[in-house]
This record gives sequence, structure tokens and C-alpha cells, in this order.
Amino acid sequence: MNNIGSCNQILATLALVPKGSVVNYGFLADLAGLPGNARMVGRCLRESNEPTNWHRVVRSDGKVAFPANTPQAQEQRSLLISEGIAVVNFRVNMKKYLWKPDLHTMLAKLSY
DNA sequence: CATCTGACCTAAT
DNA sequence: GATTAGGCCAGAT
Repeated sequence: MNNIGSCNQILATLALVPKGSVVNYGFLADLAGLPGNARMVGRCLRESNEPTNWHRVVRSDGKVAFPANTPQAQEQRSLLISEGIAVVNFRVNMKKYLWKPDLHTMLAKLSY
């Protein structure tokens, strides 16, 4: 699979993440069938022109991936808060908000 | 080909 | 908690 197809997989999977939940880069890569490609997730988000749920992607420790002083970090924070997610010091509680995909959703992803 | 870089991750300290 | 070191992968130089 080329990188563009991989990005499509990543973005398609990201589209399944519901409002009020988040995923981290590595986990999203895993779900998209690309274990070990966490860094590619960031690239795909950066290079994507279509609207995405980019704000629902955080680092494995729950922190926003941008430096706190940047406008991007602040926008992500406000978007997450607007979805009902508690954001403290640019960090969310992963135990509480990490998306756990259910079987039904995963089967739907297979486009039956 | 060698190195560096980045919206990353894990384990160890 | 914070920091470090090593691993990871694709692009850019």
C-alpha cells in the first residue's frame, strides 16, 4: 500500500471516532492497519485538505501535540472542550476519553 | 548513500 | 511528575 492509500485508511478510521472521544497517534495507526506508523498519522493530518477530526488526535499521554503557546493548540483545546471533553493544561484523561471501538463499528469499517 | 527532521511511542531512570 | 535513550517510518537535503 502506498502512502496516499495509507493516509486514506488513516483518515477513514479517524472519521469513525465519535464526538466526545479521542485517540492517540499510534493507536489510530494501529486501527488503520499500519502498526508502527504513528508519525505518519501526523503527516497525513498535516497534508490533508479535506475536513477531518484532527482535534480528536492527541499523544499517547493525552497531551495536545502542539506547543501550548501556539494557536493550533488553543484551537484544539477549545474544540475538545466544546465536545464535552475536559482539557487540563492541554491534556486530556486518556483513561476516560480514549475511544474504544466496538465490534459493530469495526465491522462497518470493512465496508460490507 | 548518510543525515536530519517531525502534529510519535515505550521503557527506564 | 520530568528527562533520556532507543526505536520507529517517510520526506527532505
